[in-house]
Amino acid sequence: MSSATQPTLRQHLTDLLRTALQTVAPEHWDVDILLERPKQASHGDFASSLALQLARSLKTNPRQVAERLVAALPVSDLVAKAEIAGAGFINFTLNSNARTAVVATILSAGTAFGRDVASGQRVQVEFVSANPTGPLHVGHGRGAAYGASLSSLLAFAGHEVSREYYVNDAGRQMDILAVSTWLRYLAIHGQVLPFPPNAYQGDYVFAMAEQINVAAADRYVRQADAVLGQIHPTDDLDERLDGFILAGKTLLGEGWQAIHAHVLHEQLTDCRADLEEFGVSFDEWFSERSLYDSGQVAAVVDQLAAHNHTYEKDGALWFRSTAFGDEKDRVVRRDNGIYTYFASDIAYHLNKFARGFDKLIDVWGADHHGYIARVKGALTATGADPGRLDVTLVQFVSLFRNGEKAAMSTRSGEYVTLRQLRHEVGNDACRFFYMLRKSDQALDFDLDLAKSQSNENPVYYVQYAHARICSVLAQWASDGVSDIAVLQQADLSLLDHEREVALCQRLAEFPELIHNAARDYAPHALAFYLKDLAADFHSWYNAERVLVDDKPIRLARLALAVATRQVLQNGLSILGVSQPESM
RNA sequence: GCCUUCGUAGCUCAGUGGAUAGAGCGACCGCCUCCUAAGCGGUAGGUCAGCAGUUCGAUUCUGCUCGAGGGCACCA
Repeated sequence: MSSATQPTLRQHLTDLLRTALQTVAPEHWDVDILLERPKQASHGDFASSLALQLARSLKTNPRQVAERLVAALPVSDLVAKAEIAGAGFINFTLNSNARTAVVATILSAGTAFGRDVASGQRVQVEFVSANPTGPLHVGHGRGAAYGASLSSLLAFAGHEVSREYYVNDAGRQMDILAVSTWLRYLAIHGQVLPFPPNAYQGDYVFAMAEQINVAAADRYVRQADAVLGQIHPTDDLDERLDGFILAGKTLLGEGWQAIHAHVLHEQLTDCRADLEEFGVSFDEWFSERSLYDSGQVAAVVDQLAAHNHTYEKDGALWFRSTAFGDEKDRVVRRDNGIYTYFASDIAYHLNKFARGFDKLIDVWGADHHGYIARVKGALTATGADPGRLDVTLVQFVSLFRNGEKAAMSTRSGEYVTLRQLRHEVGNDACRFFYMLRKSDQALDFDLDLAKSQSNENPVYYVQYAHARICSVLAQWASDGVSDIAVLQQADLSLLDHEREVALCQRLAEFPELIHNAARDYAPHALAFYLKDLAADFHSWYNAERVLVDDKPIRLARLALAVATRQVLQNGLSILGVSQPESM
């Protein structure tokens, strides 16, 4: 089943021009023939600048070239007229049946309308991947909304998509969370130690300390003096924090592993629930630690060393990333023998390729942009194809409350969580709001506006169009007719009003919109399209009554309404936004 | 200093190698005895930051200048 009506229509016109071109200028038979949708209705349904492109090499003025091309165009029952305008544009106006045919196509294709044919390509999208050291904040929410919408968009565009969350369960940050929790736990038992300012301060840390207290009573209690005795005095905050971590490992032994495992499990569980409520789910939660446990990290570093891509300096092992376009070499194994995050990330990406994905898409925070060169460099060095990795950067979200930028610090615990945001403005508004900005543009999220004036959020505008159509259909059904299938027989030639034509054109754009948005990793384009579609619908709805007495017209308009509803559903589904039947 | 994102209406932002650059909000004027007014119609509002280049054509591509944000760890 081909639901992609418009590409074939576009192809049809391209073929017509190609045929004409072979008559007029056969030596240019292979020139690219581009068709665009004119902004102005008076310029027809499609326009070509082919004559302008050819004019110079033909040494003829563009209008004359256009005249010859038009004269050589084969007859088509889809084209009403081909006119020459402006400097030499050829404007095609379609027959009304060619314009409205999309309605029938949508009704028969249903939820498949707009889908591309299967590409056979396996794509993996890795996103969010936040350290499980605290609640997700609104920045993570943007990555989640973007990654989820992009994944759905790619799937709709015919790719086989796998969604993955990379769990950083092996690093120092997790140790810091564990020690933060332990210190709060010790305080419950009266062993009060100075809480490091660079440890995790959030309330959830107290909550986890209490959980451990309930489960383990005083099993992990150590005397404050004993803890302090393990720590060498230093003014360096990071060194002191590492001292606390080492003290915990030394004094607790197995108990440290238990606390570490508990806080990890708690945070991951919370994170997963948060995302599920947000309509964001993953096929795979991939553990960083598993790369160490299976020896993959050591193996990849050995592989780099074996090919002379590394060298020792200052006790550390460096990857020669400058040989692959990076601006400086990078450490893969520190002087203390511990691998860097970079080392495990190389292993991670090789692991992804080994799983058979044709294309990897990493959705990263914009602060990781300097990281791209070294990862691609490492992939090149290990024989992988860096061209199969696309990194999409999502810019920061700045929260504004009372007109002032809200402080955002994970460590200090002073930030608005994704969960708070969702509860304040609703999941639908959140998902849609995040899509109203290109991913690579900074997003200012005005909390007061989102909360107090959520009625002005465009998501309601789009959903309202859907609800209105449902309402019309419900009233039509109350006349004793409820079989939407009967609309397949509607005489669509009756859809000849200006706003009906405009709405049909908008609907017809959907397949190529999907195709282009998927190609560009740009789900925001879909959000803007849906706004435009809703606007075209509301405009038509206000101008023309659907449930008129004239039965043929009534059926034709119902068919158009149902087709519109279908495209709204297909589009909103991709964005993870619900489609209410009433509002 | 280097890398990167950006500069479009009063504000927030889309968009494009093409013909008269769009939307929402804000302002102003209108529209419900009629399928949901969470809607619609209209008016006003622009040197697409600036300069040069490529092009038949540049707001779009290239370079430079000015201005804004972000990044440049043996953190993740």
